[in-house]
Amino acid sequence: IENDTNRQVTFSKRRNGLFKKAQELTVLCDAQISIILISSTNRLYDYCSPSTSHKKVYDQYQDGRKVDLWKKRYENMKHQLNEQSERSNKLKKEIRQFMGEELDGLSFEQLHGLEQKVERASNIVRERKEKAISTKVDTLNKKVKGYEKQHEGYRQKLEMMEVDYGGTQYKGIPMCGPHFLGYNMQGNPYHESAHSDVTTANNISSAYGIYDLRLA
Amino acid sequence: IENDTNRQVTFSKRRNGLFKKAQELTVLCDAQISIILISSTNRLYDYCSPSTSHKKVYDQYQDGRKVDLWKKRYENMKHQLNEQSERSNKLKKEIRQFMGEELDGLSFEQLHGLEQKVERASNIVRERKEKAISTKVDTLNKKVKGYEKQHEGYRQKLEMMEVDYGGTQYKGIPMCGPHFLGYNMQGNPYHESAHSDVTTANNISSAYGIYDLRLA
DNA sequence: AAAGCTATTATTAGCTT
DNA sequence: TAAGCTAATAATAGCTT
Repeated sequence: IENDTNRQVTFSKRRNGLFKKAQELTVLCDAQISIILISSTNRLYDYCSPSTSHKKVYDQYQDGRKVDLWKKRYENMKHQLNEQSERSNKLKKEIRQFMGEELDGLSFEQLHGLEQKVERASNIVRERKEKAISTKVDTLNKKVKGYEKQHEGYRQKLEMMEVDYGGTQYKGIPMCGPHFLGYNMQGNPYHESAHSDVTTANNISSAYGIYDLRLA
Repeated sequence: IENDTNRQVTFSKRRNGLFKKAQELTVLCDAQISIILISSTNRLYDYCSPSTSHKKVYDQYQDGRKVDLWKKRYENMKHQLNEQSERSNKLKKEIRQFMGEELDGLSFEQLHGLEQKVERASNIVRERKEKAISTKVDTLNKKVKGYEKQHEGYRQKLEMMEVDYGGTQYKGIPMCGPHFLGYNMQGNPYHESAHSDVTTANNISSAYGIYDLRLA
């Protein structure tokens, strides 16, 4: 409550006095003391009995008073972390089982259920893939046809120019033949092979492979 | 360092003195003080400046001194928890994609890879299930044959008794006919249907269904 | 046990260096 | 800014109630 610098001096002196008193209390009465002091200029000072630490004192205080500074929250979070970890492991196991690993513990019913689930998933994914490639090929088809039309236009123009001016070297641009890549990809393009055996997947993939389409 | 009860009195007096000094310091110099005091008999006492709280003071102390009482560990754990949570979500998404959901963001290559993975898993699980049922049926077969043999033995004995003593009412026990359930289940029992279309799974399940085997 | 008293000692605000 | 000094004040150990 005094002015300017005097307060700082008083603070210093009284702080030392406080710490001295604390030390006396520690020695005389075998007490544990933790003092933390923040000045008006936000400087930090602290005293702690030599036999202990701030943390120990605070932990004991938290335990004794049932108040929560950090400890409870910390332990609660630790608990949550363990739970999360367990859930994660369960998910991982589920994935591994889905991929055909760790099937030893499963009952027949469980195996059967898993089989149906995987089979269903397999169908969905295959359909999706086929739809994707069908769309892609269709788009490419349209593009190619567009170019062919354009090229045909150019060729006709050039022919006309040949007629008009006679004797140029132009013999037409290279063509891939009409309707290259032109067979119908609408709908399921593997309609016939879809009724083959379980190696269908590999057959499809190699069938796609020869086109080397680099889609997506 | 004094004897018995006097120490307790001194402790009380000095404790009050300390808290008084702390309060004076708080008022005179606008400081924030947190004092925690543990007596030799483990009793707890504390003083805290009215404008603040133990927790606030300790947090500021932890920030300022870069020491860790609880805060750092707490925040570290929070970070870990978030990471775990993210990982969990990724796993969940992976599972959903495996089951044919949320496929919209996938490129063609990703779709293709997923398809092969699911297909592979499907094969593994199916094989596993078929092996399981094959083994089970085999075991049942042997049991049934064993019972048949036993029954045959009983029948013969009874016939002999009929011959020995003549005219009893016994006409033989009910039989299911020889080799009931006796067709060969060794190896893949679905060898023929395995080359059918994608509805194979349902066919298998209904094929099993009529036996209502209640395995596992 | 707890509160009051007092002689003794310690603390400290303001001043000086 | 920091240390030393001192008069004035506060704290307190031991005692009494």
